[in-house]
Amino acid sequence: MEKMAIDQLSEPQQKILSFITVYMEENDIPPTIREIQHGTGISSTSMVSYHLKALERAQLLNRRERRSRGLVMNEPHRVNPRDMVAIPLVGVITCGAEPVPTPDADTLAETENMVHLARSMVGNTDGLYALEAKGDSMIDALINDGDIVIMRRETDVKNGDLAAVFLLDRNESTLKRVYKEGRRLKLKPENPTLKPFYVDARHAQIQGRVVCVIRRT
Amino acid sequence: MEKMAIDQLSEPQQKILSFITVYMEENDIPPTIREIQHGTGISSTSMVSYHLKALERAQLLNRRERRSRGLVMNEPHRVNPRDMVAIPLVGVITCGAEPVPTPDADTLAETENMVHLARSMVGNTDGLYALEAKGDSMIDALINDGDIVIMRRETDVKNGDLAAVFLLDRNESTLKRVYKEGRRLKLKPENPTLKPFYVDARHAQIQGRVVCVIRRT
DNA sequence: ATGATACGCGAACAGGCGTTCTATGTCAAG
DNA sequence: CTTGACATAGAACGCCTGTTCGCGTATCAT
Repeated sequence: MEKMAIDQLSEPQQKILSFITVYMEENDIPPTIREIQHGTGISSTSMVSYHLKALERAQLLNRRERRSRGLVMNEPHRVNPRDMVAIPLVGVITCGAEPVPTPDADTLAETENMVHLARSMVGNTDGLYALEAKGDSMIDALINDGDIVIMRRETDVKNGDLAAVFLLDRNESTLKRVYKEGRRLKLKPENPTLKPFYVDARHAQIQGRVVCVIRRT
Repeated sequence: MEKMAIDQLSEPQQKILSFITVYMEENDIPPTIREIQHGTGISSTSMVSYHLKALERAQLLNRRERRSRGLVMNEPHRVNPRDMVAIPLVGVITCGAEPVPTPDADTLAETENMVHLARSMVGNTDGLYALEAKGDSMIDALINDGDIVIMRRETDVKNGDLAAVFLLDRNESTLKRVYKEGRRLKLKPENPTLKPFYVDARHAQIQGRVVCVIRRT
């Protein structure tokens, strides 16, 4: 016997399979044989064991011999949850108005809105936070109204990086392309209808750099 | 005793905690008390039990009484892996050259490169696949060279949707903004230097619609 | 000194748990 | 009808496993 489609499993085997699935969603750990027995109404542990062997032959699960709760469901594209990161969506950045706080560890923990991403998208998760972009001043940087911008908290940037900059004199944050020019920073809105402007580097504070942009359509 | 910072845990307690973490990464299920005992070099099960109680008081883990492998790590932002979807990255779409196959279920299963996303980003996962955009013909649609485009397999689109269109006469696929104009389709590259062109609707086949764009910077 | 508290060790208990063995029933192929 | 593959029950074996108990040791304020 090689492989077997799910729909040609016997009725108790299907019951076992779905019981295991439900059980693992509720408890995070696999059930014991006796829990399967009582959960499915099967009358003996030997029957459960018998059917489990069949399911194992059908490649639908693996077992670790003689280990309690040794069942392993065969879910091929199941992703390790550790590869997923939750990034707090801390606010809206209007690309040119209103302050957005640079979040610290405490506010991060309190944020309820989270953006979930694979770690592979963003690398190291330290200092990551998310903002929703408002306005179209960064349209040439391919950031549109409503886009989710993933930021990494950084205090310095390379020339030409997209960054959130806090302007001390205006008490507001803005998302711009940043160039260092001597003692001043050039902040360039990426929209042909808007002109770059310059601020004294001492009156501006780099809050974070754009590491990823996500747009739902 | 209320809550306790990790750094003021006793040394065996830290060892236990890290052992559990490593064990669960390797085995998916929590260890038994005796496995902790041997894995950490602690001399008795009662000591492990003792320290586990302390860790439980410190809110670092929960336990299900009298259940084998009843440990539950307290990981607040742990995401349910079912909320994560793996989308096959099936190829490159040059926004105007070379055919890209519309993937069927079989090829999806064989693809090795996956893009991982939260389900909340894309909704239903049916018919999703990912392409890497090449070229700058869609620059005004905020899709740049190297962006990851998440597509949903669809045979029809609304006017103005971004879609992958297969051109029968050229035997190639292209990513364009699509408008239906009677019997023909208007395919509009979103780049001011490129002009829209028209194809007979019978010679074009909608392959999928853009549902999400991801750009790493 | 003294008692309180935390920490440590080994052993034992009782039920949990996977496994296996025997007996029985079903049913289609030979 | 016989046979053999498959399915079902019940029970028992033996290790697994969480728990608890008795007995130590060290530290420290009283």
